[in-house]
Amino acid sequence: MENKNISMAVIKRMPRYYRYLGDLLDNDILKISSKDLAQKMGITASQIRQDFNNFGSFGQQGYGYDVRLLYHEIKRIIGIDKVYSIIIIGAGNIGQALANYQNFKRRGFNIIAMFDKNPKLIGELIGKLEVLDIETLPKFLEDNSVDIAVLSIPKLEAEKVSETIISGGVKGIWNFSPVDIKAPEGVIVESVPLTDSLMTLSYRLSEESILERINLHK
Amino acid sequence: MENKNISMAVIKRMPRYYRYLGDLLDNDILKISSKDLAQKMGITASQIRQDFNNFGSFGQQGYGYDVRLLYHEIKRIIGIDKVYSIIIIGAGNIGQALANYQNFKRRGFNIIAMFDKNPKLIGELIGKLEVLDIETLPKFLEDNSVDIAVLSIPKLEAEKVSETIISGGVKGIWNFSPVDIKAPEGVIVESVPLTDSLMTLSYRLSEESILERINLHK
DNA sequence: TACTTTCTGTTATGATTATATCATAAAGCA
DNA sequence: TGCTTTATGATATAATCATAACAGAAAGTA
Repeated sequence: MENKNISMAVIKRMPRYYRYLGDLLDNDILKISSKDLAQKMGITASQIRQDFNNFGSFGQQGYGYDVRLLYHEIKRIIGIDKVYSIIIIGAGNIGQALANYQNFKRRGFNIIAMFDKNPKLIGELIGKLEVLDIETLPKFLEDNSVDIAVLSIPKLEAEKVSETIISGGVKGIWNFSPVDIKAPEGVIVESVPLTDSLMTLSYRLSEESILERINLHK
Repeated sequence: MENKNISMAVIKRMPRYYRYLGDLLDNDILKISSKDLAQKMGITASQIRQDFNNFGSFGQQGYGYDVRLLYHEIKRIIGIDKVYSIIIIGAGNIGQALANYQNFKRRGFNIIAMFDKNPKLIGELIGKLEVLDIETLPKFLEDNSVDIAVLSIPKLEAEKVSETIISGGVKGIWNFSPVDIKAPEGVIVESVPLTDSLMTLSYRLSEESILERINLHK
């Protein structure tokens, strides 16, 4: 009942709120005003209040927000009060890194299997997970409920594998390949454009050095 | 002289254009209209023309864009026609994955050193790089020119290390830690919020399943 | 060469997103 | 208890961003 088309801009900010509220709790701070939180986060208080009010009224006039309450509300809103089952496709560098990353498990993201097509990797243990043959993926998807598939495979294979995943009924794809995954309605693709991000950094560095040169001329 | 405050929205789209133009070249397509490119990318032709025109006039009426020319212009705009020297701080999972990722080197991002504080890792070889003691980082920064530092260390250490980096004169930080790095003017921080991204996926999956339930009721 | 089509760069409009304002409710305090 | 302060949620305004419209230049064609 809290669903009146929330904009992506708002959604993308929620995890950051969640992180800051977690930090407040770690420091035993149990109330906070939008003004104070805004200052901490470097944004406007107005934006914070607007963002929260997309989902309900969690604060109280003259008091502010109960941090513990707000933290749990946001947790519920983001949907991380549930447990998700995840498979990792591609046991290369990034796949292995994600498999070993403990934070995900702590937050209810359970990696239940890993796949690769490389015979040298199949059968190997990454953390506590054995790498399975990607040929067995369709069967695996029939037998197991998978919420999210991580795509950490090269560009050229990503498109084909994504079709397998989608026809296997997986609704969420966390994509690390530098391609745009085509997915039907109902399937969510969230991409982590590593290369793009590095290029953005490159752009901003170049821009900065241009500005610097201009300043030197003055 | 192409610097009239380009919006971040535009900047973030440039690497994607670059990728698509590269694909066109790979397929020997040497001219393209904004209309055709728009269709390929799933955006409007208007946006494409506006985006490019922030940086100059690269097309020709009645013809379209010369792919090769545009590709190189965008390369120059993004700033990846240069070579960058990079150090990786934190030789854990993500740090190792990035060190082994060949694509970066190909694009002119040269990883020249890796640091960690873990005695078990110091001295180890990751790819062709020896992991150096993070205690030696300040000295290293004195002796070497470093354009970009990758921060792939735990949250709690990220803030302290970022100070070391900044006072060592590094102008670009590619941050993989789930903290907001405070940096003075002139230092660019580009973050890859992995956890946030996964949470966004979680939100969108939950939202989707709510919509599904509503549809079933009809 | 004349005419039509294509397609850019630019300007105008529309939509979305962020910020400021304000009425009002609770809290703090004398 | 009455008055002041704080701070929300809602509404109004401003800024940003995306799309549409259009004039005109080059390309294609008869």
